[in-house]
Amino acid sequence: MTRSSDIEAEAFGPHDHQACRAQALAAVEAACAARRLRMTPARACVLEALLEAHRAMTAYELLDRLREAGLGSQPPVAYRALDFLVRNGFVHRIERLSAFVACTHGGSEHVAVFLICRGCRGVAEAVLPQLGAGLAASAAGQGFSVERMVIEGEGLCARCREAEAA
Amino acid sequence: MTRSSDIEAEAFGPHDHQACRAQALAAVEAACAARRLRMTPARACVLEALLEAHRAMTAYELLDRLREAGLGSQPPVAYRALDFLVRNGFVHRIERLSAFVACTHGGSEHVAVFLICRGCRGVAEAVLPQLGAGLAASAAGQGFSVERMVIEGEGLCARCREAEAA
DNA sequence: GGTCATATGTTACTTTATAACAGATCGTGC
DNA sequence: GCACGATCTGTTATAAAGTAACATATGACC
Ligand SMILES: [Zn+2]
Ligand SMILES: [Zn+2]
Ligand SMILES: [Zn+2]
Ligand SMILES: [Zn+2]
Repeated sequence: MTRSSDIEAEAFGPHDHQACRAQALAAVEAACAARRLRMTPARACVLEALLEAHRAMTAYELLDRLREAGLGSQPPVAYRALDFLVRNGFVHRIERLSAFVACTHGGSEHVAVFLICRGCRGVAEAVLPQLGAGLAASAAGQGFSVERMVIEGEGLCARCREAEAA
Repeated sequence: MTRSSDIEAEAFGPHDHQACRAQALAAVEAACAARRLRMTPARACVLEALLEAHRAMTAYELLDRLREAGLGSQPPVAYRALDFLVRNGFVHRIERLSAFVACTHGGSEHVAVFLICRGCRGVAEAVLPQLGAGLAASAAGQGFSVERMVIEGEGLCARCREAEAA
């Protein structure tokens, strides 16, 4: 069990990925039912590819999956699916990579923090509420209202750091 | 005088921009002298354009400036100048905008926080050391070493929020 | 003035993203 | 059932952002 305020160690190590995927998918399906959202084949294909990969994927990597599945072959197909998934909080865009990663927090509203390994390209998502709140408060003090927050740390995970040292 | 731990209100309001530019330029020149860096014409042109604009500019907007100044017309010219300026801490890349902004903190090592107004495209830079330190510490607890940090808040500055409400 | 590192000029290309518009499908009310 | 507006899909074409590669030039140093 992961405490939601901690960075998720599993992202950079072995874990029950089958369960992790199933749980995330169930959460998204529940959210779609509750909010009358349409999880169409193309959208599901993109989400499943991201859940399975458990890493950041570019729009064009995802487009390849769509093409293989016979669900579209032109960029707008991938970008539209991603737009839906990001708008509804099921997927996050990693600005630093121009890439996308499935959310591990069930689609509820949250400020996410990402750790990006430049070695293995793995991405860990954390929810550190005090971090976002602190910045939003500083900004509000200057009359600035924050609508969206991007917090990304790039570096090396434990395994890749060992590999690089060797 | 701005306290360095505060978000800079001036970025979204009137200020002595002449002095602001001159001060930043002097700091960069001093840093170049101290560190034996070569501030070539193309690099200076890019930096001056960013200091004058006091907002984020894309590589291609900057390339237009270079072209007008007769200093180059192909993308690598702009990207190389930007690479130098970013590597040495004189300019920051705003990931959210795929754009660049002059640093307002004199080239010393720091974790910067940006507030990006989606109305006027202004960018305010803050240095909030405890924010970066907190995230780095959380990450280190998981064996992850952060080498670079991206912290960007997107929203509306006071002026643009009023304009939008109207 | 030779030489190594750094910087520039240029061509060609890749990757990322969007505009625009025609056609299909879905949910709803009658 | 079927008209209707809203949403989703398919496709063409193009814009915007970024890089690889290689030849040439310049600077710093001895
Ligand atoms: Zn999330
Ligand atoms: Zn790694
Ligand atoms: Zn700075
Ligand atoms: Zn504004």
